[in-house]
Amino acid sequence: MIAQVVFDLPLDGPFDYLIPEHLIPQVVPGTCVKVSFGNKTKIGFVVGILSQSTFTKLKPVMSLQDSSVVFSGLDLSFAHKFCAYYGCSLGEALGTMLRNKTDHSPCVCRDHKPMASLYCCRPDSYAVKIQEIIDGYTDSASLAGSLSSPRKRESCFLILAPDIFRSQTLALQLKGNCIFKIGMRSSVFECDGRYDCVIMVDEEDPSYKQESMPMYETRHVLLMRYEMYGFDIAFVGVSPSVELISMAREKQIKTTEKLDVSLPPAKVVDLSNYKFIPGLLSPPVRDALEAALKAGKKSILVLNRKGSYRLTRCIDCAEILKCSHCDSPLIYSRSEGKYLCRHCTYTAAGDTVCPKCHKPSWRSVGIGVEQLQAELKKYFPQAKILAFERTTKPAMKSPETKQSVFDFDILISTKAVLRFQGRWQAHMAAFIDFDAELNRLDMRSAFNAFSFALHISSMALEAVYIQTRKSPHYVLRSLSCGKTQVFYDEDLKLRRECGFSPFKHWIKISWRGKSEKSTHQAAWQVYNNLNQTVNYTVTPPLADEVGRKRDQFRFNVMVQANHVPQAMMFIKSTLASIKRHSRVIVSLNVDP
DNA sequence: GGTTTAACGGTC
DNA sequence: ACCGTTAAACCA
Repeated sequence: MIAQVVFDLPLDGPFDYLIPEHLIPQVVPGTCVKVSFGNKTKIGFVVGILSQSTFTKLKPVMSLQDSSVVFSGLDLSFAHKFCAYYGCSLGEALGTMLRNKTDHSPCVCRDHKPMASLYCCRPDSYAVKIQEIIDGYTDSASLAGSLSSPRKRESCFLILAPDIFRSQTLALQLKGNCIFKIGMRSSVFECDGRYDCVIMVDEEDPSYKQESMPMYETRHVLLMRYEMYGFDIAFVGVSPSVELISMAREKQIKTTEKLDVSLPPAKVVDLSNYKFIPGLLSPPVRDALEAALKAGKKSILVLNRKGSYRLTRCIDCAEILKCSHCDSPLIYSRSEGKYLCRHCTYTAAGDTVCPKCHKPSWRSVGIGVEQLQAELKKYFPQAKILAFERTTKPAMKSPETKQSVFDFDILISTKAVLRFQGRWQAHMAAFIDFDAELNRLDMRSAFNAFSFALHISSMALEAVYIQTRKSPHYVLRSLSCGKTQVFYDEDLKLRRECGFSPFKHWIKISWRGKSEKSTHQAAWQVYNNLNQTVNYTVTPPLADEVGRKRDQFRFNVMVQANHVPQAMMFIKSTLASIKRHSRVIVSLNVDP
């Protein structure tokens, strides 16, 4: 008998191995085996059994790694579906699943059809909503138990949170009177029949996307597994992704209440009305700050420039201070007294001289935290102002300590303040430069800005102010009237026109390597081959937004796909048909 | 001529 | 991905 084995490597396989007589009953699909591969012994996954092989000179299976079957039939068919969609090997799919597998428990038979539902509420009431969902299960279980079987199994829940901070908040707020576990992105591979319901918090959060191969999207993986394994899903969030809203509108998932969350309309401040007023604070925001201060309340000012960073340029020769490993300007960190790179660990001393004219005559430009701080000091000399930076220790372990950390009247912060969602609230919040959020190139920037505003808005008891010069933009129109469907309608319309998900998909193929020439060449060669068929729309290789990152050059090609697995197969066969360039790494990203 | 360095191709 | 083979580049 022959075992078909795959490995957690970017190789498709499978590789055939001879099963020794005494192992034949134990080596079945779904087991892990120790085999010799090349000149190394590796753990492989058995994905099939054959009676014959086309290969001569087969190596034997050395031993069985685990006594039991590690992957069920469902697990194997999930792995097939997963690798076909995300363009990794079957072995990589199984490896990813195994890394996040906890104790194997038997699949529980369910007496109802699995159900996916969407709950929209404010982040400060997520814990309440989750508790409600959990209690709903325990009630129905105990009711069913009293009528039919006397010993009904206790219900199990998994809560998926986008980051460690949000998971800690929920862990503190949820009562432990039922079986639940809180996990992050990779816990999605634990979701199988053992859970009655998986509750995904803020599924739109970008940290749910894996940024290395396989680049999966947690929401999509969860939905794939839900269909296969048959557990329930509850999505809880304040700004559901456009994909999820579209599913809800198509009645593919159940919406338990109206999709519009009741947040007060945002106060959009059109800066073109205050052209001749210098500084970063518009009169309405200044007035609101003053009112909050008078009432002894706290305020948040959002300035999404990490810390006190700015672009720095030489006064004499206009040279921009850049990272020596990336195509990216260095930004000054006042707290660390030196220049830092956004993309790598490179730093330059605070007294670095200009490489062209050898003078330390740097001048920082652009809106910065220091400017804002100075302006606030001028208007409100008595106020306590705190700039929240990454280096500022959050120290939010217990709720009692928050008084000492939150000793301020006005907090200047980046997105990082969202960590405290559900734990802490301010009186008012204001976006100093909202247009910076809107000015990005990609399709998702409008949604991200919209979502950011809703999350910040939920942290402010009173109004949220948004300073902008783009008030006719649909994100601002939607926020100012407090109707989220205005945003979703327009964004869905644009996505339909541009062929973005959920209508069509784009697969990004990226090449990276230390040699610009060979990386560029590799991309062009594949592009030319892809472009020979008229069936697919393919964009020519383009240097990445940051052309060089950590000494590696990057080029991208985009392929439009009506059907992702089909397009992925086409891309993979094209890549395989071309002799690969050494020292160039290719990665595939579905709906980047 | 000997040694270092990068490209190539196979892994059952 | 990783490792052994092979071709090319380097140097005195």
